[in-house]
Amino acid sequence: MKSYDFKQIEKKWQKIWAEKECFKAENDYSKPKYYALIEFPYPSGQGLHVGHPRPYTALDIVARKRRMQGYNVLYPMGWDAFGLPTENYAIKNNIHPEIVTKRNIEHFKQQIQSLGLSFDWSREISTTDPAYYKWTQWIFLKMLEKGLAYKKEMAVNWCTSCKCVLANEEVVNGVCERCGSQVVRKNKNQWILKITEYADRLLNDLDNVDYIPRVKAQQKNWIGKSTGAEVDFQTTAGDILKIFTTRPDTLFGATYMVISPEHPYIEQWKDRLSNYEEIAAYRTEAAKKSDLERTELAKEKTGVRLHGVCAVNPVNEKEIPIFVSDYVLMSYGTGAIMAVPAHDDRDWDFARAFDLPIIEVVAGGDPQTAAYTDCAEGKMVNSGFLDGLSVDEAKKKIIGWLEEKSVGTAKVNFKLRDWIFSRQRYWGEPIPVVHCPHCGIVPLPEDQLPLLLPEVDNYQPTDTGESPLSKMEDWVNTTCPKCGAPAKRETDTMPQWAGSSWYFLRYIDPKNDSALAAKEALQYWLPVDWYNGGMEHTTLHLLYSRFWHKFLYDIGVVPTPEPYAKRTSHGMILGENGEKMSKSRGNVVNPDDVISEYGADTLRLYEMFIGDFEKSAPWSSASIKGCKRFLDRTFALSELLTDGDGYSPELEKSFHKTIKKVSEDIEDLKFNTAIAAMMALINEIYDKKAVTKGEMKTFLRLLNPFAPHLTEELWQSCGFEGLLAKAEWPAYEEAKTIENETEIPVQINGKLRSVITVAKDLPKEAVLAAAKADEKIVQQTEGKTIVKEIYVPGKLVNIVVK
RNA sequence: GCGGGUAUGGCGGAACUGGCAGACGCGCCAGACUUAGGAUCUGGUGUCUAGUACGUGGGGGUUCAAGUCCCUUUACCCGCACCA
Repeated sequence: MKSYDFKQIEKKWQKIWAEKECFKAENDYSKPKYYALIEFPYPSGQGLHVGHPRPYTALDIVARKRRMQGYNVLYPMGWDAFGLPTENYAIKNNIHPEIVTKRNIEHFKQQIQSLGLSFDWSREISTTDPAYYKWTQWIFLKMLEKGLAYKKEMAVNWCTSCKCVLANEEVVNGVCERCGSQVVRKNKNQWILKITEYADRLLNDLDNVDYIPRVKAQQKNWIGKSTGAEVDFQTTAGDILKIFTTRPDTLFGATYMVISPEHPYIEQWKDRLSNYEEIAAYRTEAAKKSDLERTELAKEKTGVRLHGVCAVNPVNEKEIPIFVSDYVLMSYGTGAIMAVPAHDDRDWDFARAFDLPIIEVVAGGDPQTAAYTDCAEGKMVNSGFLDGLSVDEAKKKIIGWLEEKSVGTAKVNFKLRDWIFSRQRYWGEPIPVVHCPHCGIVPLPEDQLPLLLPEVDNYQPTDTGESPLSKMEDWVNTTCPKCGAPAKRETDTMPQWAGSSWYFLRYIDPKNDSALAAKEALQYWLPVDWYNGGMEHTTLHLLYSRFWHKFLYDIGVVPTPEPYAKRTSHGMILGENGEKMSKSRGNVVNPDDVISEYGADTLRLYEMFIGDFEKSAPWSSASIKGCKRFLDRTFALSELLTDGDGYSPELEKSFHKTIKKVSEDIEDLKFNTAIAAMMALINEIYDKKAVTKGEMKTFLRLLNPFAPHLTEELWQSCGFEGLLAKAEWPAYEEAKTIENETEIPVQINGKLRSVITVAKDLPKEAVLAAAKADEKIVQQTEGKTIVKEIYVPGKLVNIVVK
């Protein structure tokens, strides 16, 4: 069999589809819509990688199928083009990042277009386009207006050698990714977005969306809701020490307290603390520890007792000591805890290290040997008025008591932190505010948006950790929009996550310059019906964009509380050696090479056939040949073509079954088995050595979303009407997928012994009779007693003998 | 430590609410056509000691029947990590 001329065919159809604007989403709001979305790529200098086409092809298949099913489909593409690698490349090679970006986008676009994906290119966007980032800035100003954006002193990563601020991603194992020298924390004023204000809704609304379970689980985990209580402990210093606990029931077991090294009371109590020097030294030591060291040392509990101040347990008026220890974090809860060593592992470790009393308050464990933390079954002991209650009952009662005495209250805490939103970098959206000596932070008026990134000569971050923009005096020095006095612009820029937090809205109406998108267009297209992307974005991009969307919903800009109705995630494509593809491992496969050797259709098909879509799978340059062979066999089908519009009697059932299988599998992300079914069908056709025109029509339509170029070419060469891309998705009849006669396996004692063929609806008695009459079964049951006969309708017969 | 996941032929992987384990593809073997084959076609291909055998990481259990359910255990992958 000859190989078909994929080079010529693919180029030809890509041109025709583009000319006829086949995949342009219509602005016809009367039609049923379908919005399919993949994560827009960061156009890196390396170009496309075989990992990219996997999700793109998957949703391309969905999009193409939906069009054939009569939907008005929006399947857009764009560029998440701000970011560090481009900036670093620009610094190194002394080229403007804008030029680098433009070049990278061109390359990416050309590569993506060679895959024959049905993107609506008329809606292409780039986050670096001022017409786009105008609205990113606009959303930021709205957040500022609503009090969701604020500035705060925060610790940032500072490379001691490069003398610049690093993003978390640039800090690898505590050292600078570029120069390998030590990274320390440095306090800087940072822009923060109050995502925590949306924590509850981000969590609860997960119930209303169709996300794959692991995405939901990861988001839930990340948001980390804990229900408990805040309790006020009186101290001998007179100040109230507030703590958070999820186990207020164990209050009687609190034998000491711990505050974080950064807790403000250390300074406040300075004069009362007889060992202040020792405490301060501990605090300095803790601050010096890098994240890595803190993790490594997690097992060893260290700390210092505060001599001079004690706390008083509100339930029994007992005085208990206070310690400072770095196992308590200032960033969670109140930065202070009550320690119940009998029922908490960390407190237990600490109590052991410092020889502190351990009081059991929930019976059932052995707290002198190990903390008894799983106390769902236990009853309260040593707990005064709580004695004898279950843990749940005790929680309710103690909270009631605390509230009555005004020494505590029910409280919910989240692990989720506010979002540090500023970067001291050039290649990002300028934050559109002005610092005025009289008016403070003043937002730019809307009519001054977009605030353009100025041209600079040098993108190198400064010695002081200020953004490169701070050196642009002409740009920095401005006047206050409010009072007209001389003022300075904000020089920090937004993080890469900003532009990608709302890009799916812009696709809906990408050229609008009076709003981020028109109301009626948003009303029609939202929510995104199916969004596929990488698991690595679950707790960043996906959560951030849900947050922004909810904010926009609250201010009446978008009509839905959630942006994405359905979220799925693809597995990675690994190198041939089973390792992650990377330049340094030398196992990267370039899609361009695959396309020139086998064609885009084969690449698409192989990436879908490679394995379970949700799991990672190693690339195999041998296996891809099977997909090419299948397409060659499809091409050669035209040689077997016979007249006749319907299905031949021998193949009718197979066709109905395959249509059903492919239709359902696409919806379930089971592209690999959909392809297997089509391969099985073509094998049947080859066995029969003939295919009718009707059969051909169905086969080409089924395969079209997977291999659009070849099928379109065959559609034309067979003389079928119109464009295949606009044909109707084939239908099947359920009744015709069911065989009239089925093969029923017959087991003896659970082992397969024979197979009988019976009519579909044959009653149980008759099937059993037929099974027992079977020659092999007769042979093997001879002389034995039949104890039991089982018939699972349509499935199998099992005869139990002794 | 917590959360999520995975383990099936030589390889990638199939198997719906328990019901013929290994679909489909790669590779391999044999044959055909060929000057030739790294092309194509046809047939075969879980394992072995070849049986009434064995077989889905290991061990136990439930069941007429277990890759699938229960208990237990091992290895690996991903995310988070002193979150009170």
